[in-house]
Amino acid sequence: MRLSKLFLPVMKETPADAQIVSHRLMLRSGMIRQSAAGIYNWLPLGLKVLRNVERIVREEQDRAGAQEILMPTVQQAELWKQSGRYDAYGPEMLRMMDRHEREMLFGPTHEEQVTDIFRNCVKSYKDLPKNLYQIQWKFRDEIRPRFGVMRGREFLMKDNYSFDLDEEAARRSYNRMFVAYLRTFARLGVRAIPMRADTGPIGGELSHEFIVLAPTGESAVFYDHDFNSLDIPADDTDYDGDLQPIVDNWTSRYAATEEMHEPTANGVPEGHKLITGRGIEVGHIFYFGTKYSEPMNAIVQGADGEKIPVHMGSYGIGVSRLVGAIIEASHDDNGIIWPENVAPWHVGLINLRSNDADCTAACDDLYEKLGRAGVDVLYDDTSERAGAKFAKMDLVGLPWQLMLGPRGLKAGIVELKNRATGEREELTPDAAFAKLAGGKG
RNA sequence: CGGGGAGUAGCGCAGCCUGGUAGCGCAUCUGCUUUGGGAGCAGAGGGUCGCAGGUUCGAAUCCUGUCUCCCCGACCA
Repeated sequence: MRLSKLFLPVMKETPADAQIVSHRLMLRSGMIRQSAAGIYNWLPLGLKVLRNVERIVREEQDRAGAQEILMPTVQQAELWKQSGRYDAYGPEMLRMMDRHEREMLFGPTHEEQVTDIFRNCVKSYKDLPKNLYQIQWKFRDEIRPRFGVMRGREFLMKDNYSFDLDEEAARRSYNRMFVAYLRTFARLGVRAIPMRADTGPIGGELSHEFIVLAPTGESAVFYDHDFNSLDIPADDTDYDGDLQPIVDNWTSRYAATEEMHEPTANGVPEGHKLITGRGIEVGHIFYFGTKYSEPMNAIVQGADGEKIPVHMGSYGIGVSRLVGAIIEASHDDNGIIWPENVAPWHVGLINLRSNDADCTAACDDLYEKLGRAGVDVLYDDTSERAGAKFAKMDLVGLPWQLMLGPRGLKAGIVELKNRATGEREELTPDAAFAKLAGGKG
């Protein structure tokens, strides 16, 4: 993509309304623009990152055996009355009437909707287990939205729902998602730690929050030093096999959010270090048994002909929130530092002197070659001064910056800068091409 | 929802107390000079001062109402 053609409204100054760093950087780098409190427009740069996050989440869901569906944003109140949540949910639910004065709502979550699908379509234990997911916009009318997309009212969420015959099978479904989440966050370039979550009135132990570690995170977290060295499950992990050892490995160590933290009896063994940090909740998995299947009559027939309400679990990942969380976890004073997998482009190519014919020819040449090799390049072909281009490229935060100027080209070299480390390397254009294209496999 | 704060040009702000018809920096446009870390000079464009009433000869400024946004708290992916 040529920068001269890209819709990228960057801001040199910091908008007064943005308090936290990810919000500031997302506004400044032209990723988003606010529309109303907690509601955002996603511009090309932001959308590209959002899609990358979405893609990785989707790939790991598919790998774990979940199947994608898409449920409506607007739901009828009737379903929520069946589950008893229409009254229970309160003002956080955005309610509306259609022209026939039927009560509708903008979905804050989709348990009722998915249970309705399930009960209409599945009647036999032979069809279990099933795990359905979607990536859909939701709306929760938060009392006070803040922190940009991290705490918006409208947000993109991956949510899925597992259906099993009994608790033991539901636990296996839970474990599959647990492992999928470990992989998902690792691929997104963030370190996420599963922490025991409050299960509320339902009780039980099968609920975990996944917390991304970021120094500017919203809440304090406490965790065993060992989490820094635990292995992420490999991409050939057998999701039909026994995942319990992996789950045990990740849940046997102490990790707690502020609310759940017990400073005295925290179970950190002698010799283990308890680390105090900050984090952002980006995922939540939950087993809730027959909470919805019973009132909503989601029943299958068992092998002996008996009627069995299905055991369900739900699993959420805040997709739009993750974009903010990744920035909180990865930035410096100059701007964003995108992890490779979610970066909107792999390389930023900077023409330091766009009015120099030779320099421009060399840039155009490299841009085309990299493009043909499948490298995603943002090419700053504008006539701005070098300093402005450096600043903008640092702000946008692409993993690599490739800089071509007449001075270097005369000596046969270009400069390659790693955004994360700041390391610079001078090499020939061919060597730079080989290095950047080589990583693409 | 309780407590605080703010709406004036795309962004950041001044002007308001003490009414007299709007200004600064950045950005934008034009020209010249510059050109490896957010350039310089000269010129130009852009605002019914959130909205609605009221007071007044006259309102960004005073009064009333209203909408929106932000911050702290309780709550949340």
